[in-house]
Amino acid sequence: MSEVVRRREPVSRRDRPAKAPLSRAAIVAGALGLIRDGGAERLTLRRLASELDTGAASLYVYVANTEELYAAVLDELLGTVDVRRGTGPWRERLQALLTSYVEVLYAYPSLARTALITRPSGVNSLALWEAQLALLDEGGVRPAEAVLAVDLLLQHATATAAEHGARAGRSESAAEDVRVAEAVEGLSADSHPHLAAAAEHLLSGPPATRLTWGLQVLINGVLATPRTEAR
Amino acid sequence: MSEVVRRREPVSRRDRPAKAPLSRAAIVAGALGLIRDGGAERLTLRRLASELDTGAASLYVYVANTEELYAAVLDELLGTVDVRRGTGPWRERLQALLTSYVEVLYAYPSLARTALITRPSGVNSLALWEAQLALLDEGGVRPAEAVLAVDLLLQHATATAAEHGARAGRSESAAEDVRVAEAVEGLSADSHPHLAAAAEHLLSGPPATRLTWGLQVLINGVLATPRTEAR
DNA sequence: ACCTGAACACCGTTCAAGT
DNA sequence: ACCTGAACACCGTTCAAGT
Repeated sequence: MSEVVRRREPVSRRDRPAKAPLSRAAIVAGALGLIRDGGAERLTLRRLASELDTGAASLYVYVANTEELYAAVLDELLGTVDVRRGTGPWRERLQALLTSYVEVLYAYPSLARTALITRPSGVNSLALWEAQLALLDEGGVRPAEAVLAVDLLLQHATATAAEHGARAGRSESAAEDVRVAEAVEGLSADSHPHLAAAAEHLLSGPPATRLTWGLQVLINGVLATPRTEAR
Repeated sequence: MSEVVRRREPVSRRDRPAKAPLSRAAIVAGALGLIRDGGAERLTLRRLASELDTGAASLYVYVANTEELYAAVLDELLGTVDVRRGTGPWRERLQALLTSYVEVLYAYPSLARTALITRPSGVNSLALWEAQLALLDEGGVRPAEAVLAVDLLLQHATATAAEHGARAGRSESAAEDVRVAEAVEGLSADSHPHLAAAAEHLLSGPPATRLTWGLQVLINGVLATPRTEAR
């Protein structure tokens, strides 16, 4: 507005302290900053590049493609999961670990979807596996079952986070709930007797109930189910 | 190649019989055709429009946005799930139903991801819920638990299909498996003893084992776990 | 009411050219 | 070796204009 002394370099966004040199670490850190707390902003190579004061093409020196970037960002994030949280018996510590995992993903909703689809091989992801296998071993679950169990536990936790993240990201979700409620109410008890009878339970209870109950179900189920190869 | 009699209207793709009039049903049908068997083609408004011999803008008369299209296509697809498959006790019929569900999603890998995130309210989706609630009722599971159980069962089945679909869609997946195997092999047994010990079980067994064992775990767990609200 | 072309504001990825 | 601008081949969505 007013006439101010003009510096040589116009400050583009916030006041950025000397353009940092590009590096894989800087790129991953920038990406985490971009999507933290799931602001409406998607993680995009072009957006990330402009955040780092460069062009999209420059990122390809450090990252093969979008997918690899997502995987790197995800593994970095998994480093913040508290694998030693909780006290008491192994069951409670296992539940605490997975709750920490879900909380971490809640803060980065767009990554939860990535986690569902990538089979991650980063160091932090492996540490997560190791911690869970150790707890299951403590509980007497044999390796053949423990491996499948971790898969299942992570799948449940990740899917729960992804669903939450998707809902948080869309303005639609409230309207969607109403539509579901209406659809269920509109059903004749003739054609859908069980659904009508269960309607009151359908959208009830805090979201934490779903996660917690699900984890209990899985742990109880794992303790009761020996592995059998599918015919 | 050779000189053939030239018809008035050049046939654009396959020989299309007189351009069909647009309608919601025609759009959904066209979309299913486009993504059947998960050819590399993504479902895109522009692609779908060109398949229907029109412009993308025209689709907006029948469909509010991409998300709504995906939801409509998904519900249409769920109509082909065999909710009455299987014989014998309720457990086996429940497992047969969910196996049919997964098989259907396998044929349309890109939709499985949609299913993970949308809370569907279409008629076919509701029929799927009703059938599962009926089976759980038969097994003596009370409504409060049954609702959470269906949620969990569908989550597992859907996530399994989505993961499979994602892998089928990417050329990367084989290389990814190798990377995981290498990462696990490269671990010192000192730092990751349980992972090293379980390595042989890690990528073993047919994929069906994961689904089947998971469903057994869930059903056993549900029968053993009363609902308690999270504190 | 239905359909359209053109425009707008984006994407990921490649590549020749610069340093 | 690293970085860049420009180009290519796409997206979803809107809108004025046509029928």
